[in-house]
Amino acid sequence: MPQAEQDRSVFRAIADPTRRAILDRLRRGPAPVNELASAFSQSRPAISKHLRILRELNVVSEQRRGRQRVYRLEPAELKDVADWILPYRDFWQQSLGNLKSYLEDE
Amino acid sequence: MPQAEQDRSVFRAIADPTRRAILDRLRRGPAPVNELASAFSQSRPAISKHLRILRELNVVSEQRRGRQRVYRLEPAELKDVADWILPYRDFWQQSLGNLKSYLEDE
DNA sequence: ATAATACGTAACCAAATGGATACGCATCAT
DNA sequence: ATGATGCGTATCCATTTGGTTACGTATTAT
Repeated sequence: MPQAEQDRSVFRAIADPTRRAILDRLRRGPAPVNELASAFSQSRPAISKHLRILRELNVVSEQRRGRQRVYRLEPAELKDVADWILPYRDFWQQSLGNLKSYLEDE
Repeated sequence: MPQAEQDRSVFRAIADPTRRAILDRLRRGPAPVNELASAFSQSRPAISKHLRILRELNVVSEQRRGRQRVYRLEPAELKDVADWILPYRDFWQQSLGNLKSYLEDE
């Protein structure tokens, strides 16, 4: 689409597998950029760009410690995703229920 | 990135707001393409392309009824998203808990 | 003071994304 | 049989995305 999409939602942020992996890592505790970058076969600037996106959406926060920048998970914004996905849960549980009763009717 | 990303995950599928809106609509029941398309200020082919993406990821299914194609929500694949997001829930609940005890210590 | 370290940013680029229009093909109404 | 309806696909295009290398800046080590 040639239009200005400007979709800066957290859904876009977690669409990228590298960014999800970064978040998964930060769930185990804060980490400086070098440690995050060393886990991927990408250049460090690439990771910096991913971190910027996560930062601007307040999914992570940055704390400067000396020449390091320690990133920390700020999961509050991820709540939007959970709020969106959870209503669908009823559906697949219902589908499982249907399958169960179908099998029991055999 | 010039590489072949080939990231055909459901996370990409729900990154687009139009596709999320389509899924939200289908949660209220199956619908033919025209009804889905009329809800957006996009051309019908654009909606067809969104539906194709959702179809190929098995997030929706298609049933032909005469000249209509009725789309139905198949939420099983969305479980991956729920499984990914739910562990983060503990974090923001914990953050809320910390805030609560902080306030209570005042 | 100088070099090394830890990062961010700028500029650039190929591929992917998401839109539009034009067209084709069944299916239904007349 | 003929036209209208419902939908997918092909082609094209601007924008976005996500990578790279080169460079700049602040902090620490020597």
